[in-house]
Amino acid sequence: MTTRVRFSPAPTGYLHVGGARSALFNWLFARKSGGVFVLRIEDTDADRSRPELVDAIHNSLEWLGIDWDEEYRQSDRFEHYVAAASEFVDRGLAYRCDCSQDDVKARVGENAGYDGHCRARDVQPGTGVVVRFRTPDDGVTGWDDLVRGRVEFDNATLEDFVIVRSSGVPMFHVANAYDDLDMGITHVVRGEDLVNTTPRVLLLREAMGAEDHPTYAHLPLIVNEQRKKLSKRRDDVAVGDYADRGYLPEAMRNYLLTLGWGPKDDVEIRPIGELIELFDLADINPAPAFFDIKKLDHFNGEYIRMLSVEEFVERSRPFASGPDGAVDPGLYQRLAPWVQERARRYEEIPALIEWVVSGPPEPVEKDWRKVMGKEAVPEILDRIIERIDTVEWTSDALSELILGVGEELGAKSQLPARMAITGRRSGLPLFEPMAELERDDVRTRLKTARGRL
RNA sequence: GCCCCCAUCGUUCAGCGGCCUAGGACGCCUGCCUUUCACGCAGGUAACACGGGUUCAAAUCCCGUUGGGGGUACCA
Repeated sequence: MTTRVRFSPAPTGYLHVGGARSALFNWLFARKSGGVFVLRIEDTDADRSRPELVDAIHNSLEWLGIDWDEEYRQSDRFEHYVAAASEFVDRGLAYRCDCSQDDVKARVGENAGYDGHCRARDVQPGTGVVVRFRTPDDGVTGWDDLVRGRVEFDNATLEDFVIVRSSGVPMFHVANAYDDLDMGITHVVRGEDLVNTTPRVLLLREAMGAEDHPTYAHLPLIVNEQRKKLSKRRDDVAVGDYADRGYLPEAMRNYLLTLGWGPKDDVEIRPIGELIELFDLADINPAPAFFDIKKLDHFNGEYIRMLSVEEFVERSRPFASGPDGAVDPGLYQRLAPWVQERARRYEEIPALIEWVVSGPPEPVEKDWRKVMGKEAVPEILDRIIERIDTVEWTSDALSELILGVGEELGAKSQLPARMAITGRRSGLPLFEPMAELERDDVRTRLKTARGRL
């Protein structure tokens, strides 16, 4: 039997790292097992769903290199869910209820669920009327979860939940159960925040006549530093934002995979093909995992350095701009090897190349004092300025000049020169990029620095 | 409150009864390389939450405690 899995985002926001991770694990499993990966947009809640976000989800998935074999939209399939729900009513598996939420609260209190008040009241269709599923009073509903083992709920703790809103629109459980059955989904891989809805879906599915159910695998949640579920509100987690900041999709994908799972041989950073090969849902760690941006940065740096210089130039070019716009392609190409070794994210590139492509940056005050306060500095700068007009304009000659001055004076001359010319005490190599600057420009920078001492 | 889940270095993954004086990675610290930084290289730091069992033997199995999280909607 070919495996069929699905990723079912609700288009109520941008794709975030938690969703991306779910999509990724599903995709990996499908690709590994030669199965089918279905993208199913769960947009039954018209009030909250925004159609334009579907495109954003597509884009983020594509960016991550996650492709899908089939796509559905639940809003196109309403009639099936409606039919399923009304059949439940006809068969006595569900019933109409006209209790308001306040009515229910008044009867059962703050902390209890619905009390089954309308089970036998034969409520007729009308405004404010919902349909509730009649849950069993005893017995248990459970499943063998691939990552958690046996999970069971006493049916007595399951209230008669709403399956059709008073607007007539079925709830997601119904759509979910119907579609998983109709689409022949064999494995459901999703976040742990959905475990509690699983017994409902199982019950619904059974009522629809299914004799079996998909294999479930509930992924551990990704949490923030407070150990809380990543949320779109508090946490900066939209996949698109990571793309904008210059993370590589392959790094993000690889990193996401090490959250809750890891290759047995401890080699974390490796080609996606190998990862697909090694991956197994049953090996997923059930404990929540912290999204560690520092480690992601490390992965990203590794992936950046893995690129050929040509690829790096090509892919990072959109980030390689100064205030004056795009950087000269030839110049960027020449600077690229040094940039590539230093950037952990593409967004760091402008700061790295600023002194070469858009004039002298304002010196960092603290670094300036530390470097330029040394006794030999005025003399170092004077001697460099003295010879700058006659030196051959090559990196070798410039290096010889500056280091030579240092030797004459028995002092370190590279750092003061760097500070004068780049405004920073660290960054790209000094001499090669310096040779890219105009002689007049360099002279001016040196004199400005000298005057500033 | 009720239901469900989780528990190994600061973080993350490994460990599925003996190979563990617990391993890899990130971070952090040291040194080497280098007249910057980074890269690279060599070291170091640091954990089985607690208490009971079971067993010849437990990080690994069971129970409890504690701690954390998720759910508890006419959202998904």
